[in-house]
Amino acid sequence: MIKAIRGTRDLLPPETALWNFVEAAVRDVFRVYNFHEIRTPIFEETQLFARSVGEETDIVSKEMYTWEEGPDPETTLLGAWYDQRKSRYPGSLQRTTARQDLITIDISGGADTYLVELKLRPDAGVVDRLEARKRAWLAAHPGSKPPKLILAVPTWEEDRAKRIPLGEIILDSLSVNLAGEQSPQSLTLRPENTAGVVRAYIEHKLWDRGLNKLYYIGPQFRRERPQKGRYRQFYQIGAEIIGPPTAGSESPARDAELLELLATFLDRVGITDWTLQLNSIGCANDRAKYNDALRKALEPVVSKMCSDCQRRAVTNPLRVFDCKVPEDQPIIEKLPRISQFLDEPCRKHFEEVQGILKSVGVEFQLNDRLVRGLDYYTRTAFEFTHGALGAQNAILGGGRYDGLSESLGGPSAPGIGFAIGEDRLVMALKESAEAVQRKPDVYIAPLPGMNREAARLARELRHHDVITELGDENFRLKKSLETASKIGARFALIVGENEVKAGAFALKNLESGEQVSVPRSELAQKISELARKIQSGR
RNA sequence: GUGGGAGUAGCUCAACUGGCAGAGCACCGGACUGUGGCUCCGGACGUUGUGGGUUCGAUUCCCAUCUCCCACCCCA
Repeated sequence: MIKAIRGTRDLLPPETALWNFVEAAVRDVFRVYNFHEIRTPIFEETQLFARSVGEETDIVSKEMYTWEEGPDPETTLLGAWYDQRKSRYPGSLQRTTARQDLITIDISGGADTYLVELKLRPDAGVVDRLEARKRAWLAAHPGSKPPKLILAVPTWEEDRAKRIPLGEIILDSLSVNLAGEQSPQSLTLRPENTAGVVRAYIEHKLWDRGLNKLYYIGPQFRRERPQKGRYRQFYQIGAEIIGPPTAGSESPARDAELLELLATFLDRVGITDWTLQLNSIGCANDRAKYNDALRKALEPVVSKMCSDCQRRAVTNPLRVFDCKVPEDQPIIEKLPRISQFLDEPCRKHFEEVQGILKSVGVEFQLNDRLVRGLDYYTRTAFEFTHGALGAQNAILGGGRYDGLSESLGGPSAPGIGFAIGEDRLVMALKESAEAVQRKPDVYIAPLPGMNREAARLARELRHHDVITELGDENFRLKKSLETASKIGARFALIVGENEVKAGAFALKNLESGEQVSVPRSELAQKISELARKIQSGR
């Protein structure tokens, strides 16, 4: 049996209703904060993540889905064919256009030769490929006349391939990438979305619009061992505020606005016992100084710490603060803190963020042990945590990334963003709230010969926004009613000859058992009215 | 990547120290030919995750492998 691969899963009803609820709620919140949706590709050049997230991070060094886009095999084969032919029959091929790695071969008038040449060399594989295509085509189009088989060859300066039909050559010239190796491109499924958004910001010169407030909802990919609330394909809801400094993108007001938005959103979806952990990790300069100080402070004590910390002290001293080993805590407590290393602008920025948060009434906890794993973060760093999620108690996190755009070759574009782990959010909601999936308003039970009439009725009802489920004339009425109550329909509508003759249909309340006869013209209104009454009565 | 636990019917779980693979719920049919829920009767249901080994005989013991869960590493 073929199963969903490790770390991935199917989201099924009724749980999908909860996902939709979350997404609808967050879109609604984004709307009033004037954020707009951006959708970036699900895969990008590997370099994008290496440069933004950081080469040395675990994400990049061992958790990405990365593959190489090699040269087209047909191109390679044709290149080989060209070389062979050229050496065997000097002058038979002519270079008409040249770039470093591309040559256009003029084979006009030489079509037969081309084919003969191919047929003489089945080992080249080209003919095999053409024949295979021919067979596949014939299998898919039985009885049709033999097709013109087409070999697609990537060309330079043409967005699509030129075509060589087999057996009936109609092309004039063909470009072959003689190098055979348009340097294979390394691609990666996005492990997070900020890099993609910033790439798009640069690529489309979004600074021309001033301040950009963008949000996204979508899958991300990390190749880690699955765990509670951690999947290899996971979903994030995120947002970025990014723009030129002159547009105010660097202002602490933006940090506070984003955090306040998050508090609003969590309250809105019913997660009220959250805690906002707040810290400032300073600018690149501060961090460099702090890192040095930390290394120095660790040097004399590191030998007494756990093996993880010993490793961290070398690779990434900041992460020592994540240590959960009790024995290490007294040592960690005595380490210098980033707050002591913030320069004047950074400290002011951080104070102002806190000031605004207080004035809008968003509670937070300062946590100077909170550090972020990604290289691009600067200044404000935050996390919202929530109990009852096991070791993965952080439900969202984010921070400022003032230098990211430059490091990707863009203009100065300070920004701040967050990403919500949607899987975990939904998981947290599932524990408190039952997924609300709307039940059908009516189940139409057609008696023999009544499928057509029933279909007409269903169309009308649905047109009037009545959630309608349609049975089948081959079902016995008993079975229809059974099904109707099983799926939770409010009403059953019986469609039989008697009803059609009378022009009025039997409408049965499946809860009370009460049954009334409703004239056809009043059906839609009556059902939606009654259904609404039942719905609101709950 | 590391450590621990677990995989048996659609679901939740049984099956003693190795001896015919079971129950509840759900599903399907009937009692009841155009009236559901309740009741009663009947039915279908499995390569015991997969592959190998030990054994007369393996759900049970051994090895490998896959998947899930929990945690670590790490992280939005």
